Amino acid sequence: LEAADELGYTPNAIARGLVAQSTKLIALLFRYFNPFYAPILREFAALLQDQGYWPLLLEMSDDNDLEETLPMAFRYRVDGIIITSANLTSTLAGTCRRLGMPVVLFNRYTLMGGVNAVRCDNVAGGRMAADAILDGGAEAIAYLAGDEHSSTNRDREQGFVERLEEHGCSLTCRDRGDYTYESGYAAARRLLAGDSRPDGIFCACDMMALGVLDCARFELGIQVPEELRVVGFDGIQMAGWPSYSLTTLRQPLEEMIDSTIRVLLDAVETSSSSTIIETFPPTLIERSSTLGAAG
Amino acid sequence: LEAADELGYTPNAIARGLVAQSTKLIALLFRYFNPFYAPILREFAALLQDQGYWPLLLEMSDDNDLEETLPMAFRYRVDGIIITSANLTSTLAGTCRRLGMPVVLFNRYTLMGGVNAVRCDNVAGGRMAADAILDGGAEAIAYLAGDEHSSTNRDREQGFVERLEEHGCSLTCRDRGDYTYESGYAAARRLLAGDSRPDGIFCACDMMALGVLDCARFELGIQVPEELRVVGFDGIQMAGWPSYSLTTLRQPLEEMIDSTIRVLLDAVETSSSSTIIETFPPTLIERSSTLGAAG
DNA sequence: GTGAAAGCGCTAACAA
DNA sequence: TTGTTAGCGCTTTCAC
Repeated sequence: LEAADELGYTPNAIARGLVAQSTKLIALLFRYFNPFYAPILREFAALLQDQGYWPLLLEMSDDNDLEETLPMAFRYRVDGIIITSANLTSTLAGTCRRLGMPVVLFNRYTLMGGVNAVRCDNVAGGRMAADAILDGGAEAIAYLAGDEHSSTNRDREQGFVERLEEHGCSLTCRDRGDYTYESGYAAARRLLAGDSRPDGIFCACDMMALGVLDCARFELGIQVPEELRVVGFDGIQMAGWPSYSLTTLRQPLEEMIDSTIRVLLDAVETSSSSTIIETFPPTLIERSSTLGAAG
Repeated sequence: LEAADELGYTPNAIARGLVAQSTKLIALLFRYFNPFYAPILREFAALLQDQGYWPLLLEMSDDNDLEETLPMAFRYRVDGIIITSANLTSTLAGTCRRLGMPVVLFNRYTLMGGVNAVRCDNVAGGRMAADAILDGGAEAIAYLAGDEHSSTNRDREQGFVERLEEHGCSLTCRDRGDYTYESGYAAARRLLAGDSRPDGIFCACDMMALGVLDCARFELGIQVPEELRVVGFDGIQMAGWPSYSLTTLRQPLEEMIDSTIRVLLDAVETSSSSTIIETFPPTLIERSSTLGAAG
């Protein structure tokens, strides 16, 4: 028998999945593959594989797409679903619940029952950003928003504005991008060209902040941090590169990813019914985009 | 019957796969998720989905891992395999062939029978890099290598050295990195600290070139391009950002990705037996890391 | 203990 | 056209 196996036999995971009612497949739904999400995707894939699960990658071009994309996960009878950068509708959440399909949202949350989430405390992060930007000496302060519908963006802005107000400040202006470098660059041009030019900008993510820095320095000739303080969010690797040296709020991604996998596989393996929302604190990393003294 | 369907029925793709002997699953094997590969992954996922196939993501931490990882693709009876940034052993290639499992290598190639490949003409790219770096006025020239075992790295170096020699030049020094920013930064420190300091460096990829630029400018105070010309390879988005403005060889990724999908799905759907290797030309994009005049 | 049989949810081939 | 049946490759159960 051993010899027979060696002449080219491989167990069929599909047939096994059919009878075992467990495919060991986890759907990984992604909408952005930028320098923030790329390492996250890698880590999810690596950890799932370590635990004997395999990621079925589902790409969404836009948000509504989820309504079309998620059903494919159902068809393949995945054991669970991880969703990043997209918002679940209540219909979809209901379907998951009815199917007993565990779901974890990563980097966003909803209070709909049955939808687990792992996120960072964006309100606290927004507050820390306000402190950093005010400490840097800014007085006319702008917020550069991301997706208006996401809890992530909403919470960052809320914490930021809240804390500004505690210091007797408020937002001078506000613009919006789509989390890309290009959109940050373009927004900086709009924000910094107006009459009431801000001298501090808090960006909803690091990628947009990099675009703001490049536009300010190379196109508009604005000195950072003397004339403009910039704070990002996420703590991507590039924020630490000397060309940018961006002050940012680092999300504890490793812990968040570990936690996501743990919550998901717990739900898969024990089919427990409680809904878990885990929140991790961000860390302020001050660099020379707000600090005159440092590097 | 319609009504019955609406009360929660979803076709089971697993059962269908079992009987149809076709799962509509494509294995996507990845080793790096850096800013070069992230958009590639996204594009593969999007195109496969458009054609009714779904990517099963297999992550490899190192090269040898393929021997463990690929068999999982066999277990799930994927319809085909796309491999990026890893080298197939002849054993593995033989197994694929025996199983009638179509494989396409992306961004590398092998002459082993049955293994399709889509790549860019790295020898030609290396030659163009030599021209650009010599035109920029460099005389003492270094190559910063990537993975020594990959055809990609080998061909780039070969074309580069070949063309240097046609101009009566040769490599002054040579170092190696692992395609990351950090490894480029560290290699620049070694290369530029020695007595025979190069005044031109061709890097096997853009990410390493960005590290070289940051080290040269911020740690060593070297003027680019006056004292040092830098050329990268790949044409990642960041190479065009004004903080770097890196001369590079752009790979025509869209065409390469389209072609990969076409070659793979052709093989899947027609089970043709010919082996295809498609080669695309890179384009030189000259920016201020070699050109004194430009922006 | 070892061996045969039933069935997971589909599709394809065949009968009616 | 519509309905029934066999079987994909496995696991689990039940009989031996």
